[in-house]
Amino acid sequence: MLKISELSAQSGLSAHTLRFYEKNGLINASSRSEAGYRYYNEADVRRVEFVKTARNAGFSLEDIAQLLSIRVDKQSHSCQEVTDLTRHKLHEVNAKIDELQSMQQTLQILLDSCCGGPEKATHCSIMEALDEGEIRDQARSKK
Amino acid sequence: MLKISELSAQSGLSAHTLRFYEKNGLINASSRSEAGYRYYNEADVRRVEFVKTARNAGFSLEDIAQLLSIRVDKQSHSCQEVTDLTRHKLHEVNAKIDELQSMQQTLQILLDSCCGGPEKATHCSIMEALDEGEIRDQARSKK
DNA sequence: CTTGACCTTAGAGTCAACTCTAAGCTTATA
DNA sequence: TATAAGCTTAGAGTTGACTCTAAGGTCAAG
Repeated sequence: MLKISELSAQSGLSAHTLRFYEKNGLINASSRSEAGYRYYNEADVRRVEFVKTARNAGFSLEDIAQLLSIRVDKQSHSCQEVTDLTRHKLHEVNAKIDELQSMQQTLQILLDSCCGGPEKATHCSIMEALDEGEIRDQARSKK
Repeated sequence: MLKISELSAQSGLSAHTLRFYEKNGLINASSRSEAGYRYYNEADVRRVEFVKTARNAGFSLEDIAQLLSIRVDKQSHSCQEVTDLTRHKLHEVNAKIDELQSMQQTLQILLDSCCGGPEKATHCSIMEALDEGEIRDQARSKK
């Protein structure tokens, strides 16, 4: 059984974050000491690791809450539910990548166009490009 | 001279956003009616367009404030200042892309591994992969 | 002269995922 | 036994870029 600081050290998540995850229903300490100290058993630790792994994969805490509810009762859920979540997340990630790549290109073009030297910015081609607005619009995502 | 709703229609930014940008020192209506209504002249409009273009390129409002201060007095600034800002932004964008591409790969692998069918999730390979934590860690950026 | 569309302001709310604070117990060590 | 480290809670603060609300003033059309 681990105390919160021990789980924190082991998981790399701060004690604050672990409590925050608990408040949001993601994890739980399956027992408490008399004084109310959280004690995490092996199953708790595995659940925390699951959350960590899902976070790394890009899932939001809300997504993870869903994944966890599937995890605790796999009988009642289908693979499709899981792939739907995953596919949806993948679409989001792809959209964000597109947006950022568009910015990347723009920024690279701007950089390539400018001397970058100690010259006065009076005729800086980056400033001119921004002034002209000749940069194609890109969809910035709402969220 | 445009009223705020007219500039809003023309620029695609909401009146709320225009006022918000003003509050943050990015833009200004160069004159006001007796009643206090904002009136934007051509230079104001160009400045708003500059902000829009820079936003599209990926610059934050804080970055844009800097770019604008360069814009109003190009004599006192060098191309290097501009490229420094741009290069820094490009690095940020590149880092974010790397992070997202890593997620993309992970999600794609997860998706490919699962049947996605109506089968019970008892042996869902996505759930198993998340449980095993066999997914390589990726640096999630702080900001 | 009234209705409705538009404008003003200060300030609060939203989102996500933390991150931190304060005030007060508990526990381990010297 | 005293001190320090660690734990508890509720709740506030952070970040960035909006987004909205309330309460009220203004203006053009019918």
